[in-house]
Amino acid sequence: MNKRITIYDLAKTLKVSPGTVSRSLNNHPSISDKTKQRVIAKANELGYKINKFASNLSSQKSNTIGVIVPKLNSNFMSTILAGIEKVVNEAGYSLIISQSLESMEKEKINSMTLFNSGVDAILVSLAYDTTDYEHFTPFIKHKIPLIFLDRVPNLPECLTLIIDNYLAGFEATEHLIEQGCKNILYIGGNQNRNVYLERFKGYRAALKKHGLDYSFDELLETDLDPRNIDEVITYIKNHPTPIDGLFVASDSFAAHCIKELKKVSFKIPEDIKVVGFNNDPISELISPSLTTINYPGYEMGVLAGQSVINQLKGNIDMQATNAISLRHELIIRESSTIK
Amino acid sequence: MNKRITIYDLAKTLKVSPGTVSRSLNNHPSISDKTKQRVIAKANELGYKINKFASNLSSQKSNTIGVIVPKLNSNFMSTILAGIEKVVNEAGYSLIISQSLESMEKEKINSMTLFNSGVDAILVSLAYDTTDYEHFTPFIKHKIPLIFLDRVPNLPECLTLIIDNYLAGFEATEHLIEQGCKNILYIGGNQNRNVYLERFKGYRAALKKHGLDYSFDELLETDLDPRNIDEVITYIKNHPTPIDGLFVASDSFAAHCIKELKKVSFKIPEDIKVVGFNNDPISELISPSLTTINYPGYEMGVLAGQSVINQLKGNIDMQATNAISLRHELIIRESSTIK
DNA sequence: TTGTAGGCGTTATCAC
DNA sequence: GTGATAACGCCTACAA
Repeated sequence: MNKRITIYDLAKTLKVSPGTVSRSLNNHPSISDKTKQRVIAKANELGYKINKFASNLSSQKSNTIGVIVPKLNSNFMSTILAGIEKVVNEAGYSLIISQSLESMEKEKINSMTLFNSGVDAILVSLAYDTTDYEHFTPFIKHKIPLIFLDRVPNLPECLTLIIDNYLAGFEATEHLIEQGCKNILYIGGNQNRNVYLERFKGYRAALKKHGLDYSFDELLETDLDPRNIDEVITYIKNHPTPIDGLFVASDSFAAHCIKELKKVSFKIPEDIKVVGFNNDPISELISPSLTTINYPGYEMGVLAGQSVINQLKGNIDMQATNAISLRHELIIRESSTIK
Repeated sequence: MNKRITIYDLAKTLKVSPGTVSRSLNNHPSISDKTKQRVIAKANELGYKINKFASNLSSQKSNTIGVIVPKLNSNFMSTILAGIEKVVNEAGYSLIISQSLESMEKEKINSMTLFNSGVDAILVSLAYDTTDYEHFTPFIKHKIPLIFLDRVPNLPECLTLIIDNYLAGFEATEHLIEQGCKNILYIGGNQNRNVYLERFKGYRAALKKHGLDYSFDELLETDLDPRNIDEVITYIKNHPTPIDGLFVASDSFAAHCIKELKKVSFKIPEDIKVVGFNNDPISELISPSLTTINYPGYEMGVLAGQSVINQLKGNIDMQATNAISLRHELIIRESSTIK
């Protein structure tokens, strides 16, 4: 095909120096408007396209932001991604997205890859089993903005975006108590992850506040994989004190619970009241519709996008802020209330 | 902090030439094993990291694959993406993902951006309203592999991955007919998109085969946005001949239909039988559970990934193949059957 | 088997 | 306001 037009080609045909062409295209102030017009016109005419490879090398920037999420095929994560993409794209950045598949090993590899690709910043939501954070130090050392979302570590150097999982857990549980539940079971994921631990703590605090007996039996830690739903149902059926309330840290898993519980003749909400988490689209479509905590994923994505952009443009000194907490909201539906 | 180690630094400390270092690191055959070992050892010791910017410029490759999807926050799309990501990542490529937000204009901008970023290949699922395909010609001209998924255009030059939407539509409809439906309504999206048009054609063919009356009234074209569900319900309620079967081109929209129809006292499946499309997780969680067409999104992603990799490595001459069709499957559940 | 040197296309620092 | 010229770090003929 016709060879790619470079700055040199433009310079030659315009009888100016390559430097002038470069500056014109970048709208540098020291170039006269006349020359700029000439250059830009000719560039369009000949179909000039910047060579990012060269420009990246020269500027040591890629206009690219890396993202590592546990899984792409999760409603919550893809909603966050949609928010991020919208914002950073408008600011002229591209997104390199990778998934850790809930494995710390892959998370390590991914962060190395992204670091080596020269991303200008990186956004991370931790894998299920990530326990050390050494793989993020290169970014910190090189002052590459590093922002954590939702599943975050305890690192003082970097910004984290979360909701108040503790409070959300508290509110969800208190709601169940107010609906008359006495034996509430919390079903959550790996307690190493802030999101599940905090929700549990909130749950516990609510029980305590209302003077309900608390024993560790009321915590059921699972991987929240629907394929393992049977164990959960068995656990509930065989529980010594009949369970009458369920706080499940994921809507999708809660939906499966409800479905299976109905199969074994539990009435929801009469026998067991259920509260989920995330306000997944599923929550309003199942029967009974699911009471849940609305988690503003899209807004979190947008905020994450804005935060990186601000850091990259040096607009605001985000160092001041360490953690931003978004507002959540209890949405009461049929699964926890009797008309 | 400590400056980045380059090939020159290694060369200096090892007292060899930069060229030798470069070749050692790339495992070039002309270098002795001894030297290679030495170089690699020292590289690890000093923490050498390749500078992608320089290497990209030199090789004119980015090891990067671009993706444009209509929306990130869709279960189907994120499932496809998960499959793509897994495969291409294992092959050493990164994914630059962008969303067109169902707008041709943004799709154009995105493809320009990706082209300019120098992606080695591009995967596309078309926006809702894309009608011309000029924005993809740069890729074709420069022989950059271009693969379409799911929502594809009619371009002979490039590979497309689809399922047989016609046949799927036929089977879905025939199933409804076999269940005794006489007045089946098809609810789908923009007929400009192959997926909706083909499903419709299949639907029509099934009606014809079984000698059912067909009138254009039975096609309801909508944007499949749940916010506009009311119009659809009104349409169904006021239909001159009572509708007893619904073939909806999206599970999510079908789920909303069922929910709203139940609200206005339709019994599903007794009054109206429903078949959806995609086998979205939602389909088995709602009541009644939704009969649907299983659409192997993850497999499609994997296949797409493998196809690009093959084209990039020149393994197989994919030019021979123009369209690959994956196997779909009718999953019969409660929404279309009476026990 | 290894070294040398030019090129990849852009940007930035000096001069003028 | 514009022109030289030197990085940027890697790759790869070609030479030795």
